[in-house]
Amino acid sequence: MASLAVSGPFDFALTTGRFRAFGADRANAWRDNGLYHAVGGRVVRIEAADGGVDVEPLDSETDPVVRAILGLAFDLEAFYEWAAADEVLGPATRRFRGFRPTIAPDPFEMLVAAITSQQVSLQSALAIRNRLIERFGVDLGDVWAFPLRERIAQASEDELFGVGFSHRKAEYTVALARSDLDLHDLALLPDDEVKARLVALRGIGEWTADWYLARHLARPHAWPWGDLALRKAVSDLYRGLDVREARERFHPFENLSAHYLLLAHRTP
DNA sequence: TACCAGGTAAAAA
DNA sequence: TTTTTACATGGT
Repeated sequence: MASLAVSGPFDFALTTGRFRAFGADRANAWRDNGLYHAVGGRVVRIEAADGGVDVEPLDSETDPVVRAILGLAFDLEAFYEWAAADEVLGPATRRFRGFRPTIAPDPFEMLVAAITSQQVSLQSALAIRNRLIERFGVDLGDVWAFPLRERIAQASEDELFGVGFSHRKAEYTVALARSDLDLHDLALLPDDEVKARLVALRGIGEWTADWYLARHLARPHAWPWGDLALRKAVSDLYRGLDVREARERFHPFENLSAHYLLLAHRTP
């Protein structure tokens, strides 16, 4: 067990709360006050510790994954200073101090998870995704490894339909796995270019591309305005404000603002 | 039973 | 160009 120090505001329980609020899938298990995730065929456990987290095992392969999951790339101090005077974000950033948006460490897993979440409830998406993981992933004991892109590329659309995908989503997902798009190269491109390349794929619209920027690439200006939950959060918290018109209000912290608004809206 | 839920593409208007 | 429709599942 090794310690990973975290500088800046950090609240482990708040940050990992999404895995309890929405339910964790088989590839992101929450158990015994710790989070389990597969990294390169090994299981990593993350738990709270003084001044940061304890991680087992912690090495050059797991370190960047853990940092992503915990959202350590976000500059919360700058965000809090900017948000302090806002009627909604001011109180929210004080109430949820230390909350960091969790970043999905793997681009293929992020996109497939997003496709499963399109249009249906998160609960339905979770059930379908779990059957996908158990059908094509690898059971590592404490957690499952999410199916590799190569494995899904070999799967048939009928097999995905069999675990609950619609025919269209099955087609999208297999085609994505088989496409020649290098997802790791996307990280080098500016926001607009990433969106353009993703939206060019069938089954990936603006909503999915925006969440990819926000929850995988941790881009500060990502603003998933098409998101139903975000639309309701903005409208309810700002008395009818339209989510698209709200964008400039949250510049230059659109991504962190979206996450804090969603958290504030779903937390009584 | 019918409808909605952290969308998307294609058809129709 | 804008609006409508089909889509699979799980919860209410």
